[in-house]
Amino acid sequence: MKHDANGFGRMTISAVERETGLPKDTLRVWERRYGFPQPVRDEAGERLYTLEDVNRLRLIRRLIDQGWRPGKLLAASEAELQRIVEAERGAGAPVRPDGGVPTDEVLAAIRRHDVPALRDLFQRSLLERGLQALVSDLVAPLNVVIGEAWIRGELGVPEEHFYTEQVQSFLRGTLASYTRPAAPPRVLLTTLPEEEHGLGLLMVEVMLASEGAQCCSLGPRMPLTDIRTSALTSAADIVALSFSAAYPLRQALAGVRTLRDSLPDTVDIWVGGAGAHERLAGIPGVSVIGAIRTVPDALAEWRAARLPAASVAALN
Amino acid sequence: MKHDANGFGRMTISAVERETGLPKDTLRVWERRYGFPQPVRDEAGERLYTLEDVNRLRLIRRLIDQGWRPGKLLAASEAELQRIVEAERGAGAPVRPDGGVPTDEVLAAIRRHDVPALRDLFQRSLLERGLQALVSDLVAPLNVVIGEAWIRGELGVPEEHFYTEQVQSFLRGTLASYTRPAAPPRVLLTTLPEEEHGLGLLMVEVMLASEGAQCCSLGPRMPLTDIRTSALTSAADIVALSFSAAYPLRQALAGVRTLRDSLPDTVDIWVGGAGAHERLAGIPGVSVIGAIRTVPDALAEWRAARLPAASVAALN
DNA sequence: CCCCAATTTTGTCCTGGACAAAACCATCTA
DNA sequence: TAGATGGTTTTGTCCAGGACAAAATTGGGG
Repeated sequence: MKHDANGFGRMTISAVERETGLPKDTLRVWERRYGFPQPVRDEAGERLYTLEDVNRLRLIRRLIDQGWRPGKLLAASEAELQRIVEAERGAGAPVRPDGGVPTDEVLAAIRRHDVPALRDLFQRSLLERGLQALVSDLVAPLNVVIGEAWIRGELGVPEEHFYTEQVQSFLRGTLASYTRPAAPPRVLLTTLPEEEHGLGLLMVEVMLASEGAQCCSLGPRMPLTDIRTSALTSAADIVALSFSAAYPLRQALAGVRTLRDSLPDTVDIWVGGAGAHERLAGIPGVSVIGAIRTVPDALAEWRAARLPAASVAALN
Repeated sequence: MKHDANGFGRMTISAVERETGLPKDTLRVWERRYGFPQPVRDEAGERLYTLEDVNRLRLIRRLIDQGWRPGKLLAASEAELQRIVEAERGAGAPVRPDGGVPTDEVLAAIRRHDVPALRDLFQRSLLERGLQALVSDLVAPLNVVIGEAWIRGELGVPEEHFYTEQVQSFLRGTLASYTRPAAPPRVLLTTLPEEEHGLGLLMVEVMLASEGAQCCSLGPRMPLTDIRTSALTSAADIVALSFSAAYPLRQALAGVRTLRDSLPDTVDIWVGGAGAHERLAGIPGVSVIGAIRTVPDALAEWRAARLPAASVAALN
């Protein structure tokens, strides 16, 4: 029941765990092995980290998620870390927001928390290209750009939250005013317990709902047992799971296998997101959605295979 | 880099931490002190908890949040725990959803994951009574009812998620289609880092936006330093924070005080939610919003005090 | 070039002691 | 009767440092 240094100066190990997502045990073992971070101690011998420590740890965590080895990063000097960041900048995925999206302007709007500017951008894109293109050609690439800007230190945590919040609001709002008569399949959307990013889920929901599928989202962080019972009670045809890049492949495989075994064969499992590795497709009855843009194709395929031809025709 | 027993049978201590929100250290010290939970060990001597352990831990956590002492609960037998649950049932807050809301039907709809039924309920309430009443007279009491049903074991985790998800979708959707020309004040909405419930935030946002205020929500879990910089860059007039009942008063006081000290006097701080204790009002420049229904009053008061009389009149 | 085994790296778990903050309780005062 | 005060118990978090299994990398063969 220690103090929790909610304040600005020095932070306890719990606070750092919250801020960075790095478990206490990991922070301690890094200090033991690599000498970083090296917090001072209070009168009681407890670690007190600085704000700089936290910022550097956040950066390191991002880079680890990108595939860098912890040993390298933790031994690196400030300058070496900068060099890695530069390298990362170039190596970024070749995907960019398509023509007409002034990336710099978007970043500037996010930086000054400009709600109307972002809403306008989305609204315009919606009118010009439609909902599905908004998601696959604007939001998806923007996510990548923003992740990269974060690594370069051009955006902070609150800016990222702000962006996420705005996108979610807009998509949910649009979804709400866009009810088509519901048709099969019934899709249950969620993520496994250690995956807390719900934006991908919402993007998929938008793509599916646009095609008239019946979506039921449980939000992120759902225990496996509960996914199973929910899928059964809601008579779902498909369970859709989202994985961010940081999700350990091993764990994804284990989780999806277990879930697969516990659901009847009539229920399909779809996995998507940056962390949805090809190998997941190796499990029978599991489909990997490579790019968000392909969701409608996957849906059409499901309908062709599972529905009588007549009702498929009626949907178009 | 241990396995994580994502599966159904036995769970590692990490998995239990995720599922229950109880830190590993606490789980171990409870075992040492009270003899519960008492997990078996695997070949490597590591704890393996059963599903029953987890369910009981979840219940205990809820009861602790309600004010019960851990020692009592952990020493209690299954029967005693049941008796406590019964007692809790009666002691529940006297607030109930107002006339016309068939609580049992709502619970049933949630239990069978019935999206259309819930949407209908909200839609009807919206048309009959308006957005603000929907939030304060339907959603707010429903939250209480559902929390109680959870304690009694009548609802599970996924049902609660499902409900939250539906409410958020509906509110966000309505909000999106309800843009009035923006007027002062500018309000920044968020929660402190250890508070992850964002529904209250959204409810406040709805109340404020209905009155034409300019809201900028950062979502939950925002570090204090970031709240400060965000408030300054977005030129906020008010920072609104939400606290759930489980939030330790001590920590709320410390956090709000620190924030207060770091913001200029021209920025008001509003705190609300079940965890917003009266004592927070003792801090100068901090207002406690007792019930969600009083948000419009607080807003009117702010406008009367801070805006020229003419522009206040123009808003009505 | 791909696949398998040896090796290194890395994160998580363990024990048991310590202690400060919070909650509780009994007492005293206005 | 209500509220402040101080002592006691309860409770959550921290620490050290050893251990080890899973993941990633490397180094051969086929």
